Amino acid sequence: MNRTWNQYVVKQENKTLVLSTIIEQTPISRASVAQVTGLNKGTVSSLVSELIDEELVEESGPGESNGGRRPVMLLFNGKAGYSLAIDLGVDYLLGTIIDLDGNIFYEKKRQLQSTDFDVVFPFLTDFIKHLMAQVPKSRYGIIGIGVGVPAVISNQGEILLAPNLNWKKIKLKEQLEQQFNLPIYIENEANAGAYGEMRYGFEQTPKHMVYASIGIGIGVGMILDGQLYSGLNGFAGEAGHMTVVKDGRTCRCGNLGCWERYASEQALIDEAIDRKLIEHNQEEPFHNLIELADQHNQAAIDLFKEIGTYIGIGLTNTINIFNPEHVVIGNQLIDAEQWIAPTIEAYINEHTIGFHQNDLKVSFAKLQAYSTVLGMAAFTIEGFLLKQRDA
Amino acid sequence: MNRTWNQYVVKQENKTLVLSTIIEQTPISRASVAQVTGLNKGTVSSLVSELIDEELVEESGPGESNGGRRPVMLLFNGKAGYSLAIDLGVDYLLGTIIDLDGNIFYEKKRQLQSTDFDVVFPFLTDFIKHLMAQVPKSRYGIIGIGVGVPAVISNQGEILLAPNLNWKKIKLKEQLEQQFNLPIYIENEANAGAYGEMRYGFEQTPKHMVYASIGIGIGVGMILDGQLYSGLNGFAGEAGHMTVVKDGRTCRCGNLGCWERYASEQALIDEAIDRKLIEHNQEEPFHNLIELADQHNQAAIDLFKEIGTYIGIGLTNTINIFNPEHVVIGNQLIDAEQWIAPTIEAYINEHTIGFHQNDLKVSFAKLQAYSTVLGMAAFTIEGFLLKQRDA
DNA sequence: CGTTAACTTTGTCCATATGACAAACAAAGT
DNA sequence: ACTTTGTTTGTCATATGGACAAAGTTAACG
Repeated sequence: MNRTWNQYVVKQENKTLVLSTIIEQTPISRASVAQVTGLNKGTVSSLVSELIDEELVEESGPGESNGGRRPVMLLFNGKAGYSLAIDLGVDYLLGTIIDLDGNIFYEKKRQLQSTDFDVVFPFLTDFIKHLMAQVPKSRYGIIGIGVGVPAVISNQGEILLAPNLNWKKIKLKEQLEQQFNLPIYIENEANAGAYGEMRYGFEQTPKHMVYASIGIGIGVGMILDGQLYSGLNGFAGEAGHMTVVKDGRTCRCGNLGCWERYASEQALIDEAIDRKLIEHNQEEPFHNLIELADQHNQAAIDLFKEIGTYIGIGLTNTINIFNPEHVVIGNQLIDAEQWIAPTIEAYINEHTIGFHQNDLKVSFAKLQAYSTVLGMAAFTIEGFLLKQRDA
Repeated sequence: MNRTWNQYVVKQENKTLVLSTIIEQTPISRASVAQVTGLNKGTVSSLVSELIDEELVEESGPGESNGGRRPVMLLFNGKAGYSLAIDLGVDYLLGTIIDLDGNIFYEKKRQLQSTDFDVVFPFLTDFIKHLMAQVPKSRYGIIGIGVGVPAVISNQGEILLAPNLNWKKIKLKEQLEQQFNLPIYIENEANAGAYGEMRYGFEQTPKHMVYASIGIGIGVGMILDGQLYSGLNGFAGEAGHMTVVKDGRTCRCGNLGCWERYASEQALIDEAIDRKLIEHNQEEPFHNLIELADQHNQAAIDLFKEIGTYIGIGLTNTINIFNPEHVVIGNQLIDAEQWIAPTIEAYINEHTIGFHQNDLKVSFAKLQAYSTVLGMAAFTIEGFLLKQRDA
C-alpha cells in the first residue's frame, strides 16, 4: 500500500511546515510565517492556534512594527518536553536531559568498570532512572530515550556488533522498551554525532556533510540531502575499514591495510609505544602524547603529523566520493586538534580534486563531546514531533 | 519560499501515483490501481480519464474476470513520445531513439575522428538532426535530448572537465538548447549508467545501488534511496581517485596511488605493455588481451586476476561505506567478465565486513553497452512526465 | 508641536472552490 | 443470488482570497 495524498495529509504537512518555520526562525509573527512558507494568512492563523493549544508554540509580547500594526511574536516552546540522551562509550556513560530546543538541561557522567553487558545493562537502567528523576514537570514530560553506541546497528535497532565492547547481537532497544514505556532510539555513535553536528553545530544547516568520528576506531556518519544515510541494513559508514594501504597492517575485521589501523587513536597509541614515546599499559596514553607534543617533543609532533596525513588520505577518499559541503572531525581526536589540523588541511588541499575545494569546509566538531547526545536528542525530538502531528 | 501543500498538489501527487502504478504494473485495471495505491475507486476513475485524455494511458480490451464483471485493462502508452539519448564516448557517438517504455526504437553508432570540441559539436548536432528525422509521429513528439559524457559535470549541466576528451568548462547544455528548442539533459556517463541500470536492469528496482563504470578511467554512480546522488555541486562519484596504495603510482589528478591507476582498462593496458604481453600503439589492445587469455596465456590470465583484485579493493571500500543492495560493474570492462568476475567476487567475499554479504549482490551491467543511453532516456522521460503533471 | 487624515501591517472571519471519500448504483460477469 | 468493476452523487475537510477590524506609522497641516 502506497501513501496516498488527501486533505488530512495536506494539513499535517502544512502544520509541520509552520512549526518548523517557527522553530527555525523564532521569534516570528504569523504574517511572516505566511510569507516565508507561502501559505495563506488564514491558514497559518488556524494552524498556529492549534499549535498553541498543543502548547508547542507560545505567544510572546508584541514585536517591532514594520509601519503598521505591531505583530504578535510566536515562540517555539522548547520546554514542552524533554529527551533523555545517553552516550554509551567504552568506559563511560554520559547522560543528559535535553529540551526540545536542544539545550542541555542536566548532564552527568559515570565511569563504567566493565564492558560485560550483564553488568552494563542494570547500570544503564539505573542511570536512566536517576536521570528521569531530574526531569522538570512539563506538558509532554519525557518524550523518549536515545542511546548512542559505538557499534554496528541494524535498521531495527539491534546491536549487531560492538567490537570495542565485545557485544554481539544485543536487542538493546527491545530490552529498554520493556523496562521503560517510552520511545527508544538506538543509533551508531558516529551517525548520531553527524546528526547532532548538522542540527546544532551550524548557523546554516549543511545539505551534505561527512562526520568522521575518530576515537579508538573510526566511524563515519553521512548526511546526504539533509538526511542521515544509513544504507540498506543500517550499517553504512564502516569507512574505517576501507583499504588505504594494500597488504598493510592486519585489522580486527580480517582485512589488511584498513584506514583505522593507520589513522585512529588506537593506531596513534600503538605507534607511540612502538617508538617508545610512551610506556605500555600507561594510563591516559593519548593525553600524555598531547602533553609531549605541547612540550615540543619532536618525535611526538612528527607522529601526530603522520596520523594527520593518514586521516587526510581517508577524508580525501570520502570527499572524492561524496562531494560534501562540510567535513567534520569528531570524537576523542579533537583534543589533538592543534597538532593534527594543519596536516589534515594541507593534505586535503593538495590531494582532493580541484573542484571540491571551492565550497568545501573542513572543521572539528563544534559540539565537542556533546555531538552524540545532541544527535540522539534530535532523533527523539523529531520522532516526537512527527507523532504529535499524526495525533 | 517553501513548498506548500494544497488540493492541487494532492491531485498532482495522486495522478503521478496512479500513472507510475500503471507504468510499473501494466496491464492493470482501475480497480487494481485503487487497491494497490489505496486511493478511492472514484478518485482513480477520474484521474485515469484525465490520463486517457492526455494519451498517456490507453484502454486495451477486457481482462480476465475475477468472479464478477470483467475489468477494463489499462496500458501505459509508451509511444506517446520519444527521447533522444546519446552516449558521447571518447571516440564514438552512440545515438538512440527510445520510447517512454524504455524500448530502443532506433540506434546508430558513429566514430569520432577527433576529440576537439569544435569538431565534435557540429558532428553532434548533425547527428541529432539525423536522429530527429527518424522519430515516428506521436502525440508529444521528441520529449527531450539526453547526452551522457565521460566528464565531471556541474549540477547546472556545465562540463567542468573531461580529461579523456581534453575538454574544460564547456556549456554543452546551453549550446544545445540554443540549437534545438527542447529540454536538454547532460549527465556524467557513470551517473547515467547507474540510473539506467536501476530503472531497466532489474526486476525489482533496488533502493541502494553502486554502479562502477570501469573504462579508460573509473567513475562511480550512486543510487541512494532510489535517487541519483550527485553531491553538493554535482560531482560526487570521483571514486576513481580514492587512494588505494599509499605513495603509489602518480595519477593525472596529481595524487598518488589512485584506484583507477590500478583497476581501469588503462591500467590493464599499461601493465600489459610493461610485461610485453602486447605492443605499444597496438590497435584494440584490450580485446587482444582478452583473446590472449582465451588462448590460455597464463601471463594474461594472471594480469586480469591482478586487475580484478584491485577492482575488488575499491568496490569493497565503497561497500563498506554505503552498505548497498547491489553493486553493478559496467562500461568496457564487462567484455572481460569471465576473466575478472571470479577474482572480484572472491575478494569481496573475503574482505567486506560480514554483515554486508547477506543481502549484497555483485553483477555486471545487464544493459551492456546501453546503460548510459537508457539512463539518459530515463532522465528525459521523468522530466517530461513531471512537466506533464504540472501542466 | 500637536492634531488629524491617509496609509500599512497584522490577524480573524467568511464565502468559495477543489478534490478525496463513501455509498449508492449500474453494468457485466460467475 | 452473488461478485467484481467502474461511474455518479452527495458530503466533508481544508486551503484560498478577500473583506474587515485592530493597531500602528507617516506626513501634511495648522
